[in-house]
Amino acid sequence: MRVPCQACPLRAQPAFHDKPDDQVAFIQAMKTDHLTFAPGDAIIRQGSRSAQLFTLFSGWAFRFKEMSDGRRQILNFLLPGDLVGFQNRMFEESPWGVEALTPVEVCVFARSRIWDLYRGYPELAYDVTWLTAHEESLVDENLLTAGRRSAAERVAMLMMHLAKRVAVLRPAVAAGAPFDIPINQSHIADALGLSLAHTNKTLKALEKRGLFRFAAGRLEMVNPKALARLADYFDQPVGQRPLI
Amino acid sequence: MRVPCQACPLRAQPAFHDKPDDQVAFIQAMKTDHLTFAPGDAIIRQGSRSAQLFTLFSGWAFRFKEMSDGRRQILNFLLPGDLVGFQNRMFEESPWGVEALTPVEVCVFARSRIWDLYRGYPELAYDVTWLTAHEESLVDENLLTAGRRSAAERVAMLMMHLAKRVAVLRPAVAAGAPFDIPINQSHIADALGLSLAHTNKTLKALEKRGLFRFAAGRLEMVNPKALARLADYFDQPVGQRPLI
DNA sequence: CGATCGCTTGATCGCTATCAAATCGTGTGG
DNA sequence: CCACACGATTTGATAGCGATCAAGCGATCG
Repeated sequence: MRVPCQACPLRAQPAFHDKPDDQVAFIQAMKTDHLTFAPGDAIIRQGSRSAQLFTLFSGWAFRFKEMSDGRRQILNFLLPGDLVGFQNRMFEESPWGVEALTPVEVCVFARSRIWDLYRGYPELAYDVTWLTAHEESLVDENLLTAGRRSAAERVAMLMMHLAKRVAVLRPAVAAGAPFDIPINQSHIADALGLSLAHTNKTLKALEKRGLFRFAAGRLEMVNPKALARLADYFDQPVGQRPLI
Repeated sequence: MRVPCQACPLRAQPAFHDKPDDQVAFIQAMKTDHLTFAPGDAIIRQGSRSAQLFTLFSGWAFRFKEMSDGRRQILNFLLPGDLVGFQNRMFEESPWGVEALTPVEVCVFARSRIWDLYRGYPELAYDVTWLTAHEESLVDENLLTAGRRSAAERVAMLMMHLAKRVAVLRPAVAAGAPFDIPINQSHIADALGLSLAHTNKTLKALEKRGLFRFAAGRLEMVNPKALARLADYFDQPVGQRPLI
C-alpha cells in the first residue's frame, strides 16, 4: 500500500473524475490490500471462489473464459482504472479468469464493506454501476466483432479500440505516437476468435497495406482513418470516468 | 399502467426476490409509464438519444447492434424481469437497439429519479448493479460462443441457455416440457454469428440427431444432457433475482 | 547449447458463407 | 374460393475464408 488514495497518481490523471475528499477517504478505508502480480500470473482463477474485488492500479491484464478442452476467449482487456470482480456473486465460482499481461498492481477492496458503500455513498454506488455498465458495452462491441466482422475487420477494430483506450491515459497516443502494447499474437487471436496462424497472416497483410505497425510489443497507428473505415468503427466520445 | 407494482404478478413469481413494501412503493413512484409494443417494433433505436430505462414486464425482446452495411449481432435476449437501458449514459446515443419479438409490455422509469433511488434505497441501487452485472455475464458467455464454438456447439448452447432461462419462469420447462420460443432462424443466426443458410442446416442436423425439436415457434429439449455435453455448457445455479 | 517461446510461412482441409431456387404456410384482395 | 404476394424455411451447388497441420526461424534463457 504505497500511497494513500488521497495522493493516488492515477486519480490525478485528467481521464478520471475528481472526487470529494470524503469519498476518497471511504475508498481508502475500504481498501484492504495492494497486491502485485507478474506477467502471466492468474489474478482471478476461473472457477475459483475468491471473492475478489479490485481496481487495476497499474499495468495491463485481461479477462477471459476457457472451455474444458482449452479453447480460450478473451472478453476484454483491463487497463488502469478498471474495476474488476463485481460481476460474480459473492461466494460463487467466478465464471471467468483474469490474467496479468505486465507487472500489475491492484487495489483490493473488502467485499464485506460493499454494503457500507451503497448505504453511505450513493455517488460511489452509482459509479460502481456505471463502471459495470461501461465494461458491458466493451463486451457488447467485442461480441459484434467476433460474431459479424471478417478477420481483417476484427484486427482493425482491436487496434482502433486499444489505441483509443490508451490515448485516454496518454494523450500523445491520440496524436499518433507509437505506444507499448503488452500483448502477443495469441492474445489477439484469443480476443478476436481467430486461429493463431490466421491472426498472423491478417496482421501481416494489414501492415503491408500500411495501416499500422505492430512489432516488438509496440503499436503504431499509421493510418487510423483507413482502419476506422475498414472496421466500421464508431467513435463514442470519451468523457471522464469514475475511479474507485 | 394496469396494476400497481404492489400487486405485480411478475413480482409474485418465485423467481424473484421478495421486497419490502417501501422499496416496491418507491418503484411504483418511479414508474412513469406502461408501454406496449408489437412484434418487430423498435423499443430502443440504435443511435437514438432516448434516455429510456425500463423493465420488461411481459413478452420477449432482444438487444442488438447493427453495422452500417446491415450486418447485425444480437447481444442477448430479454425476458420478463430484465432491466434495460441503464447501460447508456444519459443523453448519449444508444450504442445498441432493442426490438420486440412478441407483444411486449414495459414498465418505464424516470431517469430523473435514479438519483433518488441511489440516495434513498441502497438495496435497490445494489439490485441495479447486480442486474447490470448479470446481463454482462450473459454477454460474456455469448462472446465465448461466437468466438470459440463451432456452429453445432453454438446452436446447442443457445438452446440450453434459452431453455434454462425460460425454466426459471415456467417450472414445467425444467422438466422437459416444450415451450413457446418466439424467434425464427434468422434470429438464431444473428445471435450466434452464423449465416442463415448454415443455421438452418445445423438446426436440421441436430434435430436429426434427436437433440431437440424446434418448429412452429416451439422448442422441445429432447436430450438436454447431450446438448450440454456438446456445448460444453456449465450450469450456474440460478438463485432468485431482484426485480425492479 | 539445448530448450522454449513467439513469430512466420506454406500446404491443405473443411467449415461456413454465398448464391440460387424451390417449397410451404399464411394472409390478402379480387 | 382462388390467385397472388410475402415471409420463413429448406435444400443444393459452389466458393472461399479461416482452421489445421507442419516446419522452420530467431531470440531469449537457464
